[in-house]
Amino acid sequence: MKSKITLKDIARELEVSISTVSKALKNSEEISRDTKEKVQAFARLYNYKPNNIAISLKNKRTKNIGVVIPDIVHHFFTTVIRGIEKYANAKGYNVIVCLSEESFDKEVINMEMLANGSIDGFIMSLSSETQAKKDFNHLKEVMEQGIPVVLFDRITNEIDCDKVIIDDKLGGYLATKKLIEQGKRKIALITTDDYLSVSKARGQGHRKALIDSGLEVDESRILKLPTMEMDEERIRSFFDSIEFDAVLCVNEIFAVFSMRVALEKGLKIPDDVAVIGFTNGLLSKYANPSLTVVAQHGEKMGEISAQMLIDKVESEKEEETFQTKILEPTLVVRDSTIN
Amino acid sequence: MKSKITLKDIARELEVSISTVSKALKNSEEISRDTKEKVQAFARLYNYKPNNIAISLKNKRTKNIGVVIPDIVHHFFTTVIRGIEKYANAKGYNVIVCLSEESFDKEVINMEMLANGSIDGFIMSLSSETQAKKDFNHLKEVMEQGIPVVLFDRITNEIDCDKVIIDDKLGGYLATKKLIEQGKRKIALITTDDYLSVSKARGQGHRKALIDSGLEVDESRILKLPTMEMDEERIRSFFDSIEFDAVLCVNEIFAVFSMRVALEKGLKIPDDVAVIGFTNGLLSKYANPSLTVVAQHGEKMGEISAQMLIDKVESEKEEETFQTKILEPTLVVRDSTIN
DNA sequence: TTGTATGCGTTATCAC
DNA sequence: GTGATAACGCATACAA
Repeated sequence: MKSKITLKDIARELEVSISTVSKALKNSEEISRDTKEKVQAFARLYNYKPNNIAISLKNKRTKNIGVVIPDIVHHFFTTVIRGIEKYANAKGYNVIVCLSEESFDKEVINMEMLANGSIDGFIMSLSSETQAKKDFNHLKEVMEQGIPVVLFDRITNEIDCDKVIIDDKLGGYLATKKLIEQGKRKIALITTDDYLSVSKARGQGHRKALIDSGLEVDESRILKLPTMEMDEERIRSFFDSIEFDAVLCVNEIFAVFSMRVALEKGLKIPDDVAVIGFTNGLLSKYANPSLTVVAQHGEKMGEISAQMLIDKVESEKEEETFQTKILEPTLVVRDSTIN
Repeated sequence: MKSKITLKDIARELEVSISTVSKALKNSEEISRDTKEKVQAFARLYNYKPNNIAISLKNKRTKNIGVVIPDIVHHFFTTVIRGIEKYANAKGYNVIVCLSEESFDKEVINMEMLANGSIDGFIMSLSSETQAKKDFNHLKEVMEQGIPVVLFDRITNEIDCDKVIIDDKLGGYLATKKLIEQGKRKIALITTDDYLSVSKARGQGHRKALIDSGLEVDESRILKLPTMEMDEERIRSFFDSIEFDAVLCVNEIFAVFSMRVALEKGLKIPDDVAVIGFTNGLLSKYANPSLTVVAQHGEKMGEISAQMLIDKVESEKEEETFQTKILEPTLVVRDSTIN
């Protein structure tokens, strides 16, 4: 086992000083061609690579980005990670992924773990517990230490930082409008409690579309689940309790499951019931029938988040100007609505 | 902005030496109660936390694990990450995720990036390009440097290291047996070229089940796609070209899509055509009809991988004994096969 | 052109 | 009980 070679090793072997080696490897003008060639050849031969940790300590830059998300199994977050990874990697950064699993405590622990020098900045989406609790001290502390934070998707207005979201209200609006245009009048909404920022906004868009079209908002057609967790029982009994000719859901799982319930009831999709979900994932694409969704452009969101963060990290100036990027949601029309 | 406080800061403030502070915070016996209390109180007040990077440099231990996988959108890898994260986090490790995106070059670059001190060990699944090329020098080099590696799922026999896989051959066998037991005789197989270790093994299991049951292996009923990428065209035309009453697919996407094609042909599932896939993901669960699959237990696989890696990392002794853990696949029976 | 000294933040050894 | 010093690996200002 040949352990990693260091500057010191090279210096010893070649009987020069460490700094000479360091400079030679950087092709410094100060060093003679002879020495440079000798050192570089030796370094190449032994495959010298500088130790990242030492460089981090010196530069106070780790070239690591901490990504804290509630969940990795939901397709949306997966695509965001991919976007972050793509951009970050191209810029020479690594991505450390931590899962809060919707738990406030885990979110706090993860952030503390990373904030002690392991990363240059955070990209995160709040856990549902955090949004419910409205306790953002862990974010404030991190920011006070000068660590930049970019929030995406599940954000809060109580923290001043860069943010990337899609216009969820518009998403809810577009989807509902689409259903109305197709002649649907009894549109059900399956969402979560309002503390989740995205659900709230989507619900508002839904409501606005109804009102704009002169339809009444029937609260009994709205099912608010406590979390994004699937609850087959409640969704089933919800559908048993109402009349509906369309369903809008805040994620694709609820939507696909709604289609199953509808099919089981002998209803035809999209003629008897049209269904729209959020998140343009595999599920939507390969469901039978395929699902019309509001695409959230997760990968794009990840790229933008990474870009904003890295810009902040690498900008010398300590300008405290934060921006919120709002992406446009897109309706991806498939077979669960009428074409 | 109050930047992070260091030992030096505390020492200066309290007018003691850095080493005294360090020892006091570790509750060393050498230090007087008075000093300890003073120092600890001060540290608590200013929320002192040791700098991870400095500790890493000192200990030559980063408490980071590098995870290199081909893809993050496939549900299987997602669950593995979750398993790794879970175990690693509990042990105080962070997880750095790098995506090779099935590219050999990216895999190499990512590993080199991490191998220079950023991580204590690797958990990885080979990219398809790497499996096709059979070039594993990047793995060898890393291991020669004394960095432990755990391979999971997509492995190779050419590298001696810890491995975690499921018995893919058994998985293919079980699935095929199941179909045969249900009276299916014209079983199609949608897989990839043999260079992908898992596909090859699954195909072998499939073949063995056919032979064991006295059925002939009809090569025309086997479609080998170049990669795990979806190719709707080829799958469609494949189904146009053969007679079949069942389909086994090496992933859930192929399987769900096969169901769609069958449905479009007016075939009934599972009576006219039974379908089984690999990977017990959301897609399988929420597809209509729901899909019978061979579960790969990704989360378990992740946990075991992390455990094996961390054991290696933390074991002082340099024993070069490697083990391969083989998990049992499980058939999860749903509506795409006859109950 | 090369080398010395210093520092990044921490810990450990040894001296006082 | 406390503190000075060296070391982890590297970079750089400053000497020589």
